[in-house]
Amino acid sequence: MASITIRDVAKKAGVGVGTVSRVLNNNPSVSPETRQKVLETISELEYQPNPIARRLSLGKTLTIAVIAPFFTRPAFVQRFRGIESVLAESEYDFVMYNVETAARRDFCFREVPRRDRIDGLLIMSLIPTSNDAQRFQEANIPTVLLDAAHPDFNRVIIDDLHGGYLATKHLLDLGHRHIGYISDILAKSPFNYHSIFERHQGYQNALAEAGIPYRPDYVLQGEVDQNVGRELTKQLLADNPEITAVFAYSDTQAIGVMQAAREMNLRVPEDLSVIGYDDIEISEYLHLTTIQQKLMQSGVQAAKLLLAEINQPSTHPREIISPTTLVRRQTTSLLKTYSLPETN
Amino acid sequence: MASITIRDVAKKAGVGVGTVSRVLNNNPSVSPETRQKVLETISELEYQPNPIARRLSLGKTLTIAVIAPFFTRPAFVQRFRGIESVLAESEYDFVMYNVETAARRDFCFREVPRRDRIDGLLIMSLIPTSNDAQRFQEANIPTVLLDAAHPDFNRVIIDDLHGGYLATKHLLDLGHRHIGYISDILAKSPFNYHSIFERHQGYQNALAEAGIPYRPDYVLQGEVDQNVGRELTKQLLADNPEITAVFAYSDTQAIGVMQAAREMNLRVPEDLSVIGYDDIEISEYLHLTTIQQKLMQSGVQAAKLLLAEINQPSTHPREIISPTTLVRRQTTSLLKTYSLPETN
DNA sequence: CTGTTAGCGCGTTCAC
DNA sequence: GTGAACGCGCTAACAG
Repeated sequence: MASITIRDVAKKAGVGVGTVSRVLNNNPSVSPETRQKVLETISELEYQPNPIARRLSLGKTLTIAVIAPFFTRPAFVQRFRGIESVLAESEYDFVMYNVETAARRDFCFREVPRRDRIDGLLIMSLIPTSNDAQRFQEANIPTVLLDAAHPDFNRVIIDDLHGGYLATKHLLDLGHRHIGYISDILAKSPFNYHSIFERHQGYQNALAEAGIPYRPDYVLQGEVDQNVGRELTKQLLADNPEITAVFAYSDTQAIGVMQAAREMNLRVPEDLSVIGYDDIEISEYLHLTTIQQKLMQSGVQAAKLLLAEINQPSTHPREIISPTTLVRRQTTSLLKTYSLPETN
Repeated sequence: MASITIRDVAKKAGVGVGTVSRVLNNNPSVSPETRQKVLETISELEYQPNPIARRLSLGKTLTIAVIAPFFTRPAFVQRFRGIESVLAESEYDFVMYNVETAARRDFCFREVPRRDRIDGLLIMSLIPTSNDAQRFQEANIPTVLLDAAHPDFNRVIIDDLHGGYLATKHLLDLGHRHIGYISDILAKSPFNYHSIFERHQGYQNALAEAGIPYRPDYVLQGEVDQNVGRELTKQLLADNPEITAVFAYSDTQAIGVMQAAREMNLRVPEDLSVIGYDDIEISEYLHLTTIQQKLMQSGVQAAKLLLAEINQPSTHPREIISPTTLVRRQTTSLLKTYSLPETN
């Protein structure tokens, strides 16, 4: 019943364990004949090296940790899929740590980054505090951030500044001047998504460029949730009936916006233009105009970057920017009282 | 820079490594004073035992593998969340193997179930072939199936037979007699989801109970995908215009059904009743009548069952049945030409 | 080229 | 109650 070990192979092949190990690790200094014999014995015995013993001996864990709020938003799942596809091809196992609370986040940031646990760390959509950052540095573990910016770390960031700008600009181009923004929670979020601030800033930039003053009362914040989005929208439109267009931080919230519109007897897009963010699967069915990001691709990029860092740590943190683009569908339209500029 | 080991602790505390180990593992035969002193040194040095060395010494991997088609359907993600929540509390790491192709499935079923890799195996929505089953048995690894039935294994199965029945019965109760079924692919699927056959059987059972002949031409099969669902529905309704209600294998496909209805100028539910399956998040927004299953809960149950099996293997495979219920919303209604029985 | 041996860090005997 | 020594299975360094 006991598993078969390298020693069994050595004995049966009539060689030393060192030789078997060399064959296993493609060490060139083995004669073709011996190599052949060892290989045969290995397949006869169906021997496979014990991964744990291998790790202990190598002083490597062959393990990568992914810390992420996977399930809180559909978009995250797609990124994760990209990560998985790359790591599955590598020699690394990966263990995932799902973060849904601040306590869990702190726990993960404290306990996971240890050299005797992992060889590499991938953090998605969570920004390390300066304390965290320092500890990570000390642990000296190759780390990559995905959808989270921090100057000290390798990172793949989404061009949310541009995305927020694009969304707002699209509405402005359609003639809208009173544009609400349903945001994720901007301040003191225990998670501090990078994207929350960037999209908001992009919104502000587009307004500024158009010479329209930023109105804080046009910006309401709440969780990424349909029902929350719906209630916020009702409040936003009740307080500011002049609003003709709403930009939502996520498609999920945009669905809530449309829900509110329906319940307030506002037609979309005739009475209210709605634009979301992410381009999740359902958005196409709902004909939702939105900002698309390359979700899976960014996961792939982050995982590849991490593997590269493990093999050859770079001295200076690298940054990859993943693009965002406008996907125009049917929930945004020209402001009724607005004529397009002559040029068009 | 080198990590601190049990030996460092022993030296600093002026004891032997054996004693430190005993303290670590709550072995009672340590005097309170020595224990106290060791504990202090441990926290002074911020010592934490090396997990890999521990595994090698214990002969346990402290690792659980989850093999699943995670990302192919939204419902799977919720189950996975349940699994994660339980395993995160345990001492086990878990590594996930995402299966999106038959080749990947075979690879995982062949390579993953080895005692020197994992202590437990959780397989979601994939049915082992008899070859697989035999190999698993030989590997002698505690295994739990979730959403997949096999007499030889512990399992948490969804009551899909009842769910399929419930959905069809609901339509029958509303007076519908020509009920189409948009199924996942029934035959020769490389994945052989348990649920595919059960829901289909439930559909047949309800029809039989109502004395309505099963019509194979009312059953179309395709991937769980909105667009596929849409095209199948168009074909189904074009070929069989007498159909007044459609049961879809999944909410995702049900959305495709509604899409088709819209494009064919059929009102839902006035002209066509639609019922889905799963009750994913979006379904509430779409007012989709559907069959709900306790997705997250079933993941929790499966993970707990696996942990129990690891601690105390049962001689006979255990089966847990997770219930399904009808969630009535607004996409199903009374057949126009139909009057309810007097009693109601 | 190849066999032997010393660790990797921990748990667990086995004497004391 | 406690320390020393052995072994988990493998890699790598060292002789030969």
